[in-house]
Amino acid sequence: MSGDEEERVRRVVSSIPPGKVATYGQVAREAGLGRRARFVGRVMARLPAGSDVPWHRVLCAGGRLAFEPGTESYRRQRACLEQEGVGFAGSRVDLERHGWRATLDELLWGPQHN
DNA sequence: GTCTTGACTAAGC
DNA sequence: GGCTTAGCCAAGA
Repeated sequence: MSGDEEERVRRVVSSIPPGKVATYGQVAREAGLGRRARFVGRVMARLPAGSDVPWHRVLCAGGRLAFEPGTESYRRQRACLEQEGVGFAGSRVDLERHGWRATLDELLWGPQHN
């Protein structure tokens, strides 16, 4: 692979609007990586501390966080999401409400639907 | 080179 | 609804 792919991943993640979330698989597809979802996870894990990339908006399939509930990372990610208005259903994010639909978001739901 | 690891996913139970 | 299993693919040792 090339650093280009990594940059594309970061750009896709950065384009996720506040209050929305995307799964690793979705980000991978958007970035043109196919099913290399784990690669996305790897990019996230290696992000520098001061990065502008909103890694907390990236979730596992089904809206689960990639961390075990109760861990520091879990709480940090959940806190960031809740701060943006993302609601949790138990230990998962409600993808029906907050799942990122990319460009379809506006087309299907409309700006004022929310 | 091969082997292990991992911030994953889909399918099955 | 949740847990387990098998498959996936790139990075690091």
